[in-house]
Amino acid sequence: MKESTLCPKFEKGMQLLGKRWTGLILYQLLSGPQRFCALEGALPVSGRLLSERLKDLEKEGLVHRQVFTDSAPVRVEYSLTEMGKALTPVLKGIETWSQSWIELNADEMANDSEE
Amino acid sequence: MKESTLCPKFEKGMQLLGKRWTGLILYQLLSGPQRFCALEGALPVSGRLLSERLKDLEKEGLVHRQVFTDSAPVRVEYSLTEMGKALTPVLKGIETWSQSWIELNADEMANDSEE
DNA sequence: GTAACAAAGTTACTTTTCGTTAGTAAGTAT
DNA sequence: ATACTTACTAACGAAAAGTAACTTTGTTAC
Repeated sequence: MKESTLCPKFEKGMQLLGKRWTGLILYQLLSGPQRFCALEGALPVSGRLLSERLKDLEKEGLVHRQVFTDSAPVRVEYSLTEMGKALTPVLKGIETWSQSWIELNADEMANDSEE
Repeated sequence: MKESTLCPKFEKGMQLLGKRWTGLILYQLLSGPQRFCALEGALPVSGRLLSERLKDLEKEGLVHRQVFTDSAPVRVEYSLTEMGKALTPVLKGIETWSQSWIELNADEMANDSEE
């Protein structure tokens, strides 16, 4: 792999956000702490990958994982840390940009209304 | 693949930016139109992937490709379209966020100074 | 008490995408 | 004619993603 002239921090940040599902997971967590199954239900990502991404995000300090042993089945809640919350304007920015510029083609429209 | 409750436009936007190298390529193009080899030199991405990504970005309308047949060896310049330029605040936002929050570990520091 | 169910994963396996190395086509320089 | 440049493309092994089945701990249903 080659070397780049980019700032390594920016490069690492991009590498994080530029991983499949990361952005959507963080966006989903913007609305508040959520359980594993809630995230799994809200996003078209498999449990395997969701688990992997959440582990990464926790390690990088964007997401906090809290286990509740008291309640009935062990409940696990994921929430954004300060670092994660600091991404809010970026995620909202992407949302706005998408609304303004993205167009869906026939396939995508179809995909969205069925199956 | 499951269905999501997300806005399909946002989902598609995220899918675009959440592809490896896309963000860095767009960021690199913020500084003005650039040739294939310039991008290849500036980013740690291989020609194969760069070509693939640029083709995607062109198809999605973020990037414009212009060929100059007049000059010596065929020159190809890539530049941001309006749609691409509209991402400026997002990309800058990620840059700022990275500067503030990302920490590099020993490996990454080492990787950056040699090889 | 045991069969069935749920949450939060993990394992095993297949398909896609990546990364690396070579090679191509058109043109230039020597 | 040979070597060199730009902008790619092809081929192939390696890494990541997708899918389905399984595990663990506890719960409720009968």
